[in-house]
Amino acid sequence: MPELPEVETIVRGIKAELIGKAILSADLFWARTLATPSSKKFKEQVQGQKIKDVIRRAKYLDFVLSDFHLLIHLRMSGDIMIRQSKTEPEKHDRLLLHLSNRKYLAFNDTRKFGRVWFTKDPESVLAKLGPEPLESGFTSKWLFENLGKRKRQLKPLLLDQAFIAGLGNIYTDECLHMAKLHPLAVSNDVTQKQSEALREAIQSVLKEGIRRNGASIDRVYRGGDYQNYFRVYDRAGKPCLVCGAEIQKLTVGQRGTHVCPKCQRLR
DNA sequence: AGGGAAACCCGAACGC
DNA sequence: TGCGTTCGGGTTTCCC
Repeated sequence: MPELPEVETIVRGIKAELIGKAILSADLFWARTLATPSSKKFKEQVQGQKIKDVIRRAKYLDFVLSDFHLLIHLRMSGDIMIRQSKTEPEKHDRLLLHLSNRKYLAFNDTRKFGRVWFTKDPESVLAKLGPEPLESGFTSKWLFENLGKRKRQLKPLLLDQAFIAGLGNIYTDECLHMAKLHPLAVSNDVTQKQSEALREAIQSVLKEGIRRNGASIDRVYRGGDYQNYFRVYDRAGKPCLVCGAEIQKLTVGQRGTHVCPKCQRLR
């Protein structure tokens, strides 16, 4: 569930408390959480590392340490929290980092899909990612040209992190609705004008998500309330807020997909 | 190259 | 009430 706005919200929430603190030790409760390196090597090398910065890249959290980067991908059910060191760990905690300020950072992940990388070269993990949709390089010109290079259904293409980095199932449905594009429309049929509408929709939906501190669904609560402002996601059978037609749910690329049949015509 | 399916997981929600 | 089944969500991998 955590998509770009949710990860951004998490980073903003924990950053100030972590910068400058040292990592005293690490507990790993489920070996496969650590994608790389080995658990032994990780525990040795993470000890004494200082947290220089916490940044978001796509849906990854990047803890910039003295000599390494600790990257966390939350996938669907992952969450990050900071607790007082006297507080007991919770069910589904996968990784704890004990800090020099009598607190610890917990990576909690019910469904065990989330992964952690500990590396000197973050690009070894992040290199495949496409552009950040909220950065200046993401223009309608870029979008139009790159949609034209591909011949793919729009929804799976927007979900492809190598194409654009950060959109997930919720925000993709919202973006396509706002841009009045059908999820099954083919990318190289999208006109210049529609590309501009899509760029605008992607940026405004993501910014709205961030402004509302993300969406709190799937029991991964972060205090955000964007779920109360969904236009199509999870609104099957309800009226479109633009035209009143009934929102439909279909499956596109194996993903639950919500569309307004009137606003989002297929060609 | 693109698309479908399966795999990874668990708990909630549903059906009986 | 208590069972068994289905579903969903992000990503990778495999197959056609």
